[in-house]
Amino acid sequence: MTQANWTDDRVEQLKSLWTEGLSASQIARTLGGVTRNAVIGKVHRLGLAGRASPSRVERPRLPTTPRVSIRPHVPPAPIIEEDPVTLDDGNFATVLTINDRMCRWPIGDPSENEFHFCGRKPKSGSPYCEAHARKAYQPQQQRRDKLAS
DNA sequence: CCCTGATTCGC
DNA sequence: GCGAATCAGG
Repeated sequence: MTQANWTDDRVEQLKSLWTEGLSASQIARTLGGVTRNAVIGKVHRLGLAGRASPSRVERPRLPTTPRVSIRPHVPPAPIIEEDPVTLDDGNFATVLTINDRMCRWPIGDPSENEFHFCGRKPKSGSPYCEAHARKAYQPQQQRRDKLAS
């Protein structure tokens, strides 16, 4: 039986959880029987509000950002080489087996029959997996030729 | 596309 | 008072 009434007990839980920093959806799941919209609505009605993601229209800017900060080290971009995954049938993802759930990063020479694809799980909205999406975004690695200082 | 809170408004 | 729908942002 799902009780969706805001009993005093549930309201107390709501206040507690909200103050502890849980998100509305988290609280909704915890309490059960209510949606996150219900939680948010109740929170506002209770007078609690504002905490968590600042989706406020107003952006309280700091007067002057002291940009004199000392940065320890800029972590170098990790080079990640991803090997193609082997499918369940023991083969690689080929042009025949490639589908929307596979990274389309080409591996090998397209003119050869060994040509296949990475086949990993692609990032949403991307034809490539996360690693290859990065590589695609930065076409080639930086060369250490003569670098204009 | 996933998430977040904010607001509106019919109930 | 309630919360789904919608909005606005990350």
